[in-house]
Amino acid sequence: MLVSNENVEEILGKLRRNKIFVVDIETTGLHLYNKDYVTGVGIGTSDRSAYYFPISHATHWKIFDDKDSTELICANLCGGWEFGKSYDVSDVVVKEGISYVCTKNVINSEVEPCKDMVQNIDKIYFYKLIDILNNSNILIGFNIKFDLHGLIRNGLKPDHQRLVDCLVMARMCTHNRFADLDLLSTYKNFIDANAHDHKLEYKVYLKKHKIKDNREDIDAYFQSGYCCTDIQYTTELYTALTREVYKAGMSRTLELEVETTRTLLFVESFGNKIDKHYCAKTHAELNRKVSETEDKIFEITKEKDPERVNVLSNLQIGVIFHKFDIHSPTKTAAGKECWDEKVLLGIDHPLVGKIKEYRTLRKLRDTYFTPFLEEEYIHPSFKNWGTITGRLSCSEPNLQNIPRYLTALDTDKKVIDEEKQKKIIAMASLHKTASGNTAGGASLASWGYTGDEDFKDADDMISVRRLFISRPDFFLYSFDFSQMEIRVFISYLKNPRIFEEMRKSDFDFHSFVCKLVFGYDETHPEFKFWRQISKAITFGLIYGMGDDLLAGQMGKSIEEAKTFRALYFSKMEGSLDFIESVHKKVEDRGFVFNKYGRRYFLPANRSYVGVNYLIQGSTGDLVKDRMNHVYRYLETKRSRLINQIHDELLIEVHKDEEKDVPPEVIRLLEENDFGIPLKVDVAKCYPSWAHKVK
DNA sequence: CCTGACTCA
DNA sequence: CATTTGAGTCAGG
Repeated sequence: MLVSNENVEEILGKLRRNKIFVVDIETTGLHLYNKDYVTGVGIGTSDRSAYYFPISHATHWKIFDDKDSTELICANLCGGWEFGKSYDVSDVVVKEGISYVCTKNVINSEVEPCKDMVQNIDKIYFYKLIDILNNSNILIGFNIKFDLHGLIRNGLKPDHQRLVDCLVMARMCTHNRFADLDLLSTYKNFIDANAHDHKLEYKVYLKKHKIKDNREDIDAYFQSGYCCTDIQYTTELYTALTREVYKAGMSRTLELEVETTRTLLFVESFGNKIDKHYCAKTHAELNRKVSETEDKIFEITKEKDPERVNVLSNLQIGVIFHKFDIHSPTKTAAGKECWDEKVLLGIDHPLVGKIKEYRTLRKLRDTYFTPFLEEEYIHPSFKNWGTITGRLSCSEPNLQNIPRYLTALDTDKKVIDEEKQKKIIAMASLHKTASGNTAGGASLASWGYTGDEDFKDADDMISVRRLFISRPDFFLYSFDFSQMEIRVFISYLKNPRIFEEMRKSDFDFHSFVCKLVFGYDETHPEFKFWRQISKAITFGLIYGMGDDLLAGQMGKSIEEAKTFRALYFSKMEGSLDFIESVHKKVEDRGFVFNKYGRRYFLPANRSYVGVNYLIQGSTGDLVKDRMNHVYRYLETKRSRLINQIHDELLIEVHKDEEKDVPPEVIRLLEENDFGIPLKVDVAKCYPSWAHKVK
């Protein structure tokens, strides 16, 4: 029901007798740390009541002379308002002895006065509500971090409550990777397949009232109905999904996620500081280079086509290459000609270098610089419901795929020697099957691969990680789990010898494999490169790759790949047993549990995926577990967790805590319930994430 | 194997 | 005509 100044005290009194609440906020949009704000708050209680507190709905409406808008004609007729004028929601017009209240809610020609005033509650009641939530024991929501962010912006301090996200539980109980997990779909899946589609109703309302970015104009009555339906659905889902989670034996996973939700909530709200100066400067340089490259592309293509070619269009690339009598050797999944990096490397034509260069520049500019131009701090969204394995995913922006390597700005001047050429081709071929062609030498300069991660503020190099800096008085520290997935993989093997080996502080698994397979040790000049190849192959095995793909990655024949796999299995005692036992479980009963009790369902013909799910998922859950411990430790400190990239944590360490915090964080990260010998490397990143100070 | 962002069609 | 959807490419683990 809709709360007003008249009944708010009574309702707050009722709420004070509760300790468990379902929360759902309504806002003007999704950017709560930027332009958007809370328009209303919905609160549900265990007796299934739902209350909507309107906070900042628009209270001024202009009456337009619009034939399509029946409500306004009606308002005009029944209330005596004038077209073109602005009215407050609390305005009352008396006509023939009847009071009419200005409301947007009068939809059809029912000429009746509106008795309830559609008005926001006074701010003081909102803060009283926040106070009640601060003293609660459990807060329940659907995608609850979003709602909590909106409330945190208004004084909520959820420091002790259980924060239960029904979306997280829905993910845990949904076996289909592509399933729609929005509230309505989830409700239909778990509660009632024929549930009323309030979302559609909402959409129709928005369209009818021409509401797009002006969500504050939504009528509070209407919003209340929508919000209370959300609350009702969420409440029912909470009961059903909790039961489902326990029935499936995933209570431990749930406890982990409840903690993780709080950790992530604060990671997101701290945000990451952006170097505005570097952003603006680099953005300008990129703009200049983008048009330069566009011109150069035109120089090449104009002999065949007077129009400029957009090389971001797969279609147009094909058309122009055909005019040069060049055809792609490979097709995409949908049967179109493929013009990806691997294909381009096999073509000897001046265009390919420019295409690669243009793609790189546009991606950098449009993904990592343009969106941050106006931002001082960015608040990403980490999702503990984003993956089927249990890893986090991250969006707006995705901080988990910020490029590691530097990009050369002036590729024309760059000299690429033969050694580097080989590396570029090999690096590229790691990601796709080999084409067999040789690359055109000159165009390789555009590949911009440097192998360097360290940024030295050189004018001709661009680093995206250079954008990320710390607040004044804080320093960025990076904590990196060394070869974590491998260590988790090994923990599944009955192999005490390698386990002991891993406890040695200088143990490096990829070097170990490199020596084993290629016979190259640290003294070999190309050791670093071949270690990189070994790394890719190990991951391939963990991913459950077949012999054909493995051969492609190794650049060897399928026969040799088989030999390599056999050698790997024989040297890695217990590895074959583990993989076969996973296959057997999936084939026998259809699911496996990871180390935190997360359950993975798989069809028998995809049993090989189970190996990856267990390793990736146990690793993901283990990192979240350790993150939660670090978060708890930092609660009493000034330093704070600001980012997670699967096996790396970024912490802003306060200048007065540099002595104590890093060693304790390492200790907390390496500790675990499974006796896995984890190893964490730490680096101070100053002045930015791109700079690693040893 | 697990992701997300941007662009084009 | 605006909005949604799938594909392609490429960044990370």
